[in-house]
Amino acid sequence: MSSDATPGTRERILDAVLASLADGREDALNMAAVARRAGVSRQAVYLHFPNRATLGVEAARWLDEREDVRKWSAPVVSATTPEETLDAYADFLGAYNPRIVAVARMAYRLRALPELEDAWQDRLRARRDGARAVASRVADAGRLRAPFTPHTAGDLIAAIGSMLVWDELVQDLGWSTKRYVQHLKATFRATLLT
Amino acid sequence: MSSDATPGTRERILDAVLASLADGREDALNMAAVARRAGVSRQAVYLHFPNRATLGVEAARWLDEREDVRKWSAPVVSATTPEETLDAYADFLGAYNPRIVAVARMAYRLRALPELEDAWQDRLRARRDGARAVASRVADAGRLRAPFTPHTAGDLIAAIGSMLVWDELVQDLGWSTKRYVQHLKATFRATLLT
DNA sequence: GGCCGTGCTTTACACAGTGTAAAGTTCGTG
DNA sequence: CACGAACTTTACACTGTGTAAAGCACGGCC
Repeated sequence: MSSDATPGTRERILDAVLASLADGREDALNMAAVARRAGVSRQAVYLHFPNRATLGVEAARWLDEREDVRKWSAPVVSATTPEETLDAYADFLGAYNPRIVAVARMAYRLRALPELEDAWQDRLRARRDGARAVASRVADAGRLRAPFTPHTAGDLIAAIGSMLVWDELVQDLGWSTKRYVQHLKATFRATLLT
Repeated sequence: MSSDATPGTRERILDAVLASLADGREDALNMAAVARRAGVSRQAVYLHFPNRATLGVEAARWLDEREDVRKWSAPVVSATTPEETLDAYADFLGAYNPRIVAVARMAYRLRALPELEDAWQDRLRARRDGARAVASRVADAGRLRAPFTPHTAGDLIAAIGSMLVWDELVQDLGWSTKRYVQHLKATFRATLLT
């Protein structure tokens, strides 16, 4: 359907951006470097993306398609008890955050650009919706502690579980993924559950 | 001692950067714009700061001096019980984060530049030291819950209390400072205390 | 076979922003 | 008055973005 055998130029360019981001390269969004890495001319990049901001946005979308959140978040949906749900959500964050943190960092850096800001807000909104769904299931089981509502509890665990917190704990402070997930579970359970 | 009646050129430049950041201006670190706002020539800026990154770092330091963390964090130090200590820390975050978030955002955006990265790590380290001190006092009172150590608990509340989380909750989601502080208190108490 | 459009390349250019260089101005102080 | 420090003015090299236009290669279609 949507995938050809040989990737088109557009896909090659987006892959080049994501690969550079994954490598932590500073020139990940430098138009000339992207073109070089994708094996096309600099102008070819402009034929597909009118400017750098759009290229960044589309790269983020492309990553979403490639990574498929639903696959990773399936255990959260299929959990039954509030404890299981929160634990599964922490597991999800531990697995998914590393896969998208490079793009998140880029997005945060480019927030200046209005078009990118909108697109990035979309992705954060999707993330918060997931977190609020988690909180709602806790509330439905009658286990959500005061003073939280499903809404505020969702916002809070989305913020605590954000890529930027992950970045600080795992990247800057050297926490292992295991420790990150373990402490997140302890925090979620203690904070939200009666 | 350190303050003259009429601010020198250097101080005028740094104030111009901080004022622009506070206004949310995108050109807050544009050398020409800074010079214009400070009422000096562009070259005068280069006489005091060799490049943009250094200007950013020095602006962050200058803000620290102006804002005086110790003043704001005094109630944390003078608190007696673990509950009071954690509450005071949450109050501190609610009061202090808004004052420095613009600079924090800038720093995160400019992390690319190695010199700035080092300087920014210094500030984060200072912040974590404060958070670890808070956690140590809880531990000294024998109230720190498993699986936390003073070290990991400090890292965690520093990350949860970071400017970026504040940014997401208060700026993006419209939480009031009151709600932010209230939920932070609930989170800290529930998570860390036995 | 000739024609044409699509997608890409090549070359060139305008423009903004950073950082460097050097000569000129102003002013307080010995 | 002479000197030095701080700042201004002017000019320039360089990098990166985005625009423009001409040329090329190839596949489908009459």
